[in-house]
Amino acid sequence: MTHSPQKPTASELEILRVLWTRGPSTVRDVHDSLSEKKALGYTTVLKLLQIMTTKGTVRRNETQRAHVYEACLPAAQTKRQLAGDMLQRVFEGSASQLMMHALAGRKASQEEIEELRQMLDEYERNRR
Amino acid sequence: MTHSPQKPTASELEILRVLWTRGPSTVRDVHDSLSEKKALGYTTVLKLLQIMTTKGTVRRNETQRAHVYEACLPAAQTKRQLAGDMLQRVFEGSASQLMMHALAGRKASQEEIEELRQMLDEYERNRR
DNA sequence: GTCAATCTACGAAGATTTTCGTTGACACTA
DNA sequence: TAGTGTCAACGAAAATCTTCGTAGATTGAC
Repeated sequence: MTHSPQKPTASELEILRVLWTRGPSTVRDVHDSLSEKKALGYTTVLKLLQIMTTKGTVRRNETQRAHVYEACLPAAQTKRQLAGDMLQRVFEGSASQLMMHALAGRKASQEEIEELRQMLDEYERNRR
Repeated sequence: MTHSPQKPTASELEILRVLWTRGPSTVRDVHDSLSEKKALGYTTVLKLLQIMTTKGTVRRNETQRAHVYEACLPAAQTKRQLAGDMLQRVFEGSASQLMMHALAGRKASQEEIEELRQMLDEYERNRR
């Protein structure tokens, strides 16, 4: 049995988010994206991507001088893993508990609540 | 402004969960609880609790020889922080996205879905 | 009072994460 | 072709996390 993919660290997640939104990117691309939010050395991003490559989190195309990286797993799968992990570790598997605490101390809009209801309807419909 | 409490690590969370369910406990208590699930040295738990004390995550009563530890924050507050953190870091603040991925690849019972709906109703009622 | 059990404190090793400087290769340009 | 800029590779430092052994104090039993 092939072991399940390991949970990305905080920094790795930031990089994955860039790759998910931008698609295949060079180190330069990722670095520029992340730099908009906070200072970060170029080689820091490079090193992270190299480590993620050895971990199998990302893969890269080396045909160009500037290697092009992309996430191995689709965003949805990793997000599901992260949400599921927290569900178990913090909320003992109770989705309503997770939901309740996620919404607490936060002003969810009417639209968002309606969206959540539709999401539940949809889930229920596809469940059977 | 007093800085917000920092996020507990994975191990710290396991200990917090014991304290939340058992209430104020000695190192021995916590160690016995955790040992049911996995092997772990007594001094490992002791050290963790000492570190958490310096971090301000827990406080302890030293009047007895076996110090009695308890969480500084109520479970709900820490859980809210963890859920909110993930909401931002992974789902860009979208609760419905979080919900969707938490439920994906998982057979939520009819009861759980109903519970979620009630939770939304309640949230909406208290929101105004 | 002595012995065994139990407790805290301390230090430290090992693993992991995060960060970046340096080096040498490569490529574009004047 | 000499110079300038960009790239990957590598090593390594610093921070954090996880684990536990050892030492010394305290307590209870005999």
